[in-house]
Amino acid sequence: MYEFKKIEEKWQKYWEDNQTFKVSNDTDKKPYYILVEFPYPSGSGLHVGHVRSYTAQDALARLKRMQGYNVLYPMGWDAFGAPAEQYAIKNHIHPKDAVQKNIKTFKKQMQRLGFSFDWSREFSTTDPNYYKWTQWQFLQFYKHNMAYKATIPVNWCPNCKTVLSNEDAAGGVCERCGGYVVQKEKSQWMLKMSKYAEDLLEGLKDTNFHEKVKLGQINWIGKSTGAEVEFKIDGTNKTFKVFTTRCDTLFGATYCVLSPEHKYIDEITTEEHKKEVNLYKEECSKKSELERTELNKNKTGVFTGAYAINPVNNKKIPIWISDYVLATYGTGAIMAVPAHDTRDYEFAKKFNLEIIPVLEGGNIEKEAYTEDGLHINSDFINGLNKTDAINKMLSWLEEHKCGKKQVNYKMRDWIFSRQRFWGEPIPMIYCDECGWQPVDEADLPLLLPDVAEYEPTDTGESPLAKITDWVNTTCPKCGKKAKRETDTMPNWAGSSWYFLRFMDPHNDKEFASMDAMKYWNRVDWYNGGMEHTARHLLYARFWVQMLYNMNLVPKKEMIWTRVSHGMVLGANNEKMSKSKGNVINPDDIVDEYGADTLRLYEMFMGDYEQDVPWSTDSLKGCKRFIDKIIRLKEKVVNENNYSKDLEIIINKTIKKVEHDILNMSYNTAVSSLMILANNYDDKDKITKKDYEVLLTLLNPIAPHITEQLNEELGNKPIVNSTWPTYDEDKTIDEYIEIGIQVNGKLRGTIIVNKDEEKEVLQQKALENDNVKKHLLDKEIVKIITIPNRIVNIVIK
RNA sequence: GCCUAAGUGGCGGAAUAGGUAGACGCACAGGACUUAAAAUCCUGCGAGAUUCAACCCUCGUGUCGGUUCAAGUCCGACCUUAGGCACCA
Repeated sequence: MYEFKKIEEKWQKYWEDNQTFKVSNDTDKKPYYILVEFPYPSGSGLHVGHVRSYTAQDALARLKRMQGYNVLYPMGWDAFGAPAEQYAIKNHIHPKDAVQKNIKTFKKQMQRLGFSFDWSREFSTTDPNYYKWTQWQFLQFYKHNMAYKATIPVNWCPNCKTVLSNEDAAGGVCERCGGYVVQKEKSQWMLKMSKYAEDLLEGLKDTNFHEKVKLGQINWIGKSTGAEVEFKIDGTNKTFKVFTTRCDTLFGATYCVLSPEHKYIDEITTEEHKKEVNLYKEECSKKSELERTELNKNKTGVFTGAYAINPVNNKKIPIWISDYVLATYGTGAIMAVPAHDTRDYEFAKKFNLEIIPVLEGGNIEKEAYTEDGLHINSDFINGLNKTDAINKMLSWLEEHKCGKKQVNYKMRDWIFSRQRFWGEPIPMIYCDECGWQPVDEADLPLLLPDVAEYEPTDTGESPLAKITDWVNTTCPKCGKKAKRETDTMPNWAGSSWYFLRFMDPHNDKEFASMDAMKYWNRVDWYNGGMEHTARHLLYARFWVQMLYNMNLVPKKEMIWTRVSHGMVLGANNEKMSKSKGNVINPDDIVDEYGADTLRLYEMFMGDYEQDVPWSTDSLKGCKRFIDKIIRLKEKVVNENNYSKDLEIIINKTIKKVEHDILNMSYNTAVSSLMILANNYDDKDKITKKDYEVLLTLLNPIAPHITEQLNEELGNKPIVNSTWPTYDEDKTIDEYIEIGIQVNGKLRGTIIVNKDEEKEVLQQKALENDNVKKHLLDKEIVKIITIPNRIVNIVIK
């Protein structure tokens, strides 16, 4: 009788007692670093979605180990952040304690699933020994001029009482609570991410990310090449710049628009327009980003009374203000070409502004309009195509010193301050005399105070501001009284470099030694959710590139392959959630069916990269398969060679399982093992070696039961053995069934020797009774014969 | 609107390089074993026409075209769904 509970516990204990998965940095073995995104240890425990990706990478890790690699497969906790803080506030406990409890649950759940993590390297981002180095790295960024404080309008969530990054407030909605975000002026720590835009783009060449992942990064960076054009303001000696990707349409620019926040507005607005302009500016400042974008079909704006001079034809064109021009992109000002830009067109129509087409085919209104016509109404670029016109215009602008080629990026600097308690304190001190001063590195970690009060304030200050004992300190430079920065770092900080720490997690001299990082080289295989492939990956790459430029890491790109998994949905095909009542708890499944069954099912359930609904029926099918594996043991006879008639299928299966696990086709790896087991089942007896190879191939996915059965054969543990090899010549059947088509339609099949001569194939095809029927009274035009594949007879 | 991914039986999904569509599993139906149940084993299982039955035949991978001896796979146009971005000049 096989009691999976006892068996699974036994082997989990064996791995723990023997420290089977503990890896050393000090070995000649080739390194292989497999990383899964470390989870946020929420109160609801491990999700079956976690089980899917952890099992997949576990299978890869176990396979690679058997192939002789020194495999680093670590696990840790990304435990700072709002949910833990809010949970703690609600339940009147310290977030530290809540986190500790959740980590314990998560870890236990993971261990029950038999993941081969090296637990000796475990850490949490909330450990002072870890965040000491997050703070230390921030100080390096500060010292290298990559961190600065700026007063900027920020996204403020009145509900969560915190600043949100542009990313966290996408669409004007708070990512955490879903409420509307408003704009608020605040002094914030920033990281100069925009400076790295080009490097982050370039660096993608040194990665093996999936194309779609690279695209996500490229879109986020948002590079666009165009020109900066300088416009004189009529009657003054002032100028302002606009950014455009279509400087070739300059002859069609009939007005300019400044964003409501543009610094020149007050100076250029004429007396009679002042009132109107000020009113409009005020209106805009009250609008949240959401309102501004929501109303994007209905353009608003006011005239300043001022005029700009179009440099190419010296025409006076009016300067307007409108919030459809964003202050944060380009120069915060545009030239408007209403004939060829939808937004400018809408605006011009509404306010009766001039529209001059400068491209053949009329203006944007016309149905057959294309934006790539030849130039008209454009003096020296008439008749040119887009590319030529842009180039000619660029040299004209440079010659006349009123413009130049310019590259712009959507990506902005990273707002690095959060007004929360539960994050890494930013290690900076403000002194009235010396300004901002970094905390002495020797004083790190700068610990979070152990207090009971950490609720957010209404003023927008961090809860830390209320803890005067902590805030009041002395200036590291002059020694006078000073105050600590009370903002903390965003959740993204700790996860931007955790993969480096896993390479050398107990180092108390450095965040990780150069030797350790050189040995492991990089993350070979990084698995995570699609939702993190844009931002987290970008932040992590930025962080690493900054460290690289300070000679603190050996490579500019420390992550090689990035893959992502699909979600496990509820049985009703919807996202699992408590409110929908479709949540599956992995613990319940492990209790009832065992960890091996759950692991096997999650690998078999579907395409790894696609979302898949949960099905308890299918899970039961996987249990049956494991029972079949156990039953097969009764057929084993003590022989140390493959059964002659199983040799081909065994070689085939070794090849396929290996290939599939290395290529994320876990579902077909499982199905090929099922086919092998069915082949065994058809026989009265199988050899010990037949059985061993099946157990070994299944071991990465179902490690407990396979170890148990293998032990009962009297063998040493699979985990210490080597991955079976296959003989390529023996992966092809001796006899092959091939199809015979007549005019592309299947009319029969024949069984032939592998690599049979074309002539023989044709002859046999023509002898087939059903084929003959179709050939009756017909003329054969030609016969296409592809050995080992198909014969197609073309008739008239 | 833009970008990305995906549309194949009742369901999850297979199908190197264009070469027998539906592997493997689930569900379902019939049967064997059993006093019975569970477990297990055997058979069938895309749709349709025809037949005592089988073979055979027709249609079939979101839609419409195209390329090819041959298309789930390649090309063109479109439709639907999911996810992401969105006044980015």
